[in-house]
Amino acid sequence: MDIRTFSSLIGVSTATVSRAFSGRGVVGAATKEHVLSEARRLNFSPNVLAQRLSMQSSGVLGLYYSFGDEAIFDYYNMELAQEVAKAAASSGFGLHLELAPRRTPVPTDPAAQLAALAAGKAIDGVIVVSDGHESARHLLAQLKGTPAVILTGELHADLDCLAQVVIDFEPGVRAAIDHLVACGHRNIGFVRGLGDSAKLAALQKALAAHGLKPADVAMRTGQKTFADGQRAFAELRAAGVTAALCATDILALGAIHGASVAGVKLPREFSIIGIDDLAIAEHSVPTLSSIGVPRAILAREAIAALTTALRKPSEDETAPTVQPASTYFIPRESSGPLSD
Amino acid sequence: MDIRTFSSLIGVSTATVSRAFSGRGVVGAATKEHVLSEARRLNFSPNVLAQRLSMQSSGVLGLYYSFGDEAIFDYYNMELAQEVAKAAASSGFGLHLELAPRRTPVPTDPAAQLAALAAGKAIDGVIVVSDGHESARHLLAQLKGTPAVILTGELHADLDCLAQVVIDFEPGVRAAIDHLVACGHRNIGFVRGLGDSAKLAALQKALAAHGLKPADVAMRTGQKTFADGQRAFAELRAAGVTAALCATDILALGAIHGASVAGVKLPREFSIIGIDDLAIAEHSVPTLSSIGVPRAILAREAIAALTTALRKPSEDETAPTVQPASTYFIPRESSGPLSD
DNA sequence: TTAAATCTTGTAACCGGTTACATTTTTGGC
DNA sequence: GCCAAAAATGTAACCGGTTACAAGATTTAA
Repeated sequence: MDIRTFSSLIGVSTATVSRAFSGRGVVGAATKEHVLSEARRLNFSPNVLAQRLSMQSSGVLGLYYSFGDEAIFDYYNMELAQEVAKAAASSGFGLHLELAPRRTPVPTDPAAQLAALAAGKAIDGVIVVSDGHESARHLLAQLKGTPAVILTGELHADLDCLAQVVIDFEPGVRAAIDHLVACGHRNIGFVRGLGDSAKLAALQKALAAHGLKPADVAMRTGQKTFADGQRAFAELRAAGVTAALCATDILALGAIHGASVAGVKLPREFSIIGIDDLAIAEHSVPTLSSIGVPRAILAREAIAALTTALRKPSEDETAPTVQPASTYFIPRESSGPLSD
Repeated sequence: MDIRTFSSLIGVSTATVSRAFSGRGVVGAATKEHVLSEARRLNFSPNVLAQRLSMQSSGVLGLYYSFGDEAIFDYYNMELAQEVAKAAASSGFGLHLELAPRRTPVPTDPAAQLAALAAGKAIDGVIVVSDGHESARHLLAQLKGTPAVILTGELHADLDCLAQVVIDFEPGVRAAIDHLVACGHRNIGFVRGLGDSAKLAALQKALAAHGLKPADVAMRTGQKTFADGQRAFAELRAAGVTAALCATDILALGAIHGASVAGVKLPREFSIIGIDDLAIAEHSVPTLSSIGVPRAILAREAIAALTTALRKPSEDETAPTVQPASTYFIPRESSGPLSD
């Protein structure tokens, strides 16, 4: 049933019905109640598609993963996506995931697809999860005026967006290194993928505070797979390292696996610490010490920046804000003092 | 720029522009080329919101998780959601996740929220992932005429939907049990949550083929947490069981953890097999034997059923189809022969 | 009691596409 | 060269809301 039919059935104007439903504008209290109860009785509900056209707003935000090699939708990003979806929902927005290329009518990559939706006003804003790779810049260029917020571990320089919500690895890394050093470790390695320069920088700073340098064993691959972690463990171990910080929990779980295969006992002979604090970190054998990332906070701040801008599209030329979010260390079984 | 402005700028009618963009209807090849190149030059792109209103279709499908206690968005469901998103994208549909309750303007639960979107035509169809719980029925009742497909491990009786894509656990469970029996296990336990009756039935059938019965140790909780798995291991072990099938990989990982804590060697002293084949199954220590669920196939069939119905809304009263999807067994390190 | 101020409600012009149908242009057969 | 059939394009009525502004109803103040 359309609003004109409905409004004439119950003897009011379309404007009144619209006002009663939206809460915008003024309606008499009695009239409002009447409209809503009749709507329930006659089973009328406003057509969202028409509302969106009329209001020039879709109520939907896009979520996009910008990574070096390809869009990686791993556990970390899944958990993050979940938080973003929750935060969006509690601000009244839906979320549109752009993961895979579409093949209709012609194949288009996710970035182009998202840009098309933005150009067509199908999404009001975009949240870009980035690992610092330049592809985020390409997406933003295609996005033109659509408001965008970056959610990243690596600060992008001169990026044309509303805000960058940046994960600050220093507090967590600092605490982790303090812990390792307190446990007697002096030869600490780092397992990284390509592009984890913020994590590396945080590590170097934390080590320097103790007068140490990281063992120079870093993964060369851009991937951060389980197998890479396993391989890295072997290399670090061979190099005489006794504790490793891994750029992700998946790498760390791989390293744990490597230790298990090599018969190395954790943490008595070796300590492993991950970054991300995935749900599985507390479920591995041994449980994984990890640096936690406040995903819910990141998500809320990103959504807040976006929705604020959407509500008042004024102040076009404000400089993009940078919001750091602190990480924290969670000691579990995979790290501790040596005792051989 | 709107289509009227654009069409008059380039000297054709709005109908022609619309036809050139949509591919529907007929346009001269030269005209089409002209329209598209001018659109590029003048930076015109059709307003998706207007298209949706006009075509009475949002191009968006809803994804909803219906579970006993609450909407559980665990790794299994995340991996499934990912496949559904990909399948939807390759059919040209976007995906709307309804996970969390909204608080604007009044708090509404996900089912009601989804029903509201459906009533307002904001979503064309719904995919319901269910564990067999009745809440799926409640959602469908609210959904009225909106096409829905159920994706479940447990067949629902008399459910008013287009199709039920049902996971057939028998092949995978059968293979897993054959494997365990071949390895010499005779006392096989099952770790379940509430509602896993299809899995239990498959297990009983598979055991019966070998003249065995399952050890009567099943979890009583509805949760399927890691801790439950750990607890279940202790109980099964105490009961003299030597191999356990777990209703989910998370339970199985918990059981592995329990074994590790108890100093029980896998698989020499005990075998553990999960169900789901999560990405982490091959990353645990030891790696987890598991029964794989063909998520990509499930997702594609669900989307296919939905899009087919959306294309031809005829044949309203066809009986809901049931599409079974076979599971398969993946042996890894956590299961094998006893050797004590 | 009446004019002014305030509150409610209604009218109608948007939002920006799609598409049935009418009209014009091409094509082709004789 | 002429006419019918086919192809291309244009016209205008939709889709179903929102909201500025006008108009009517009610309350307040004098």
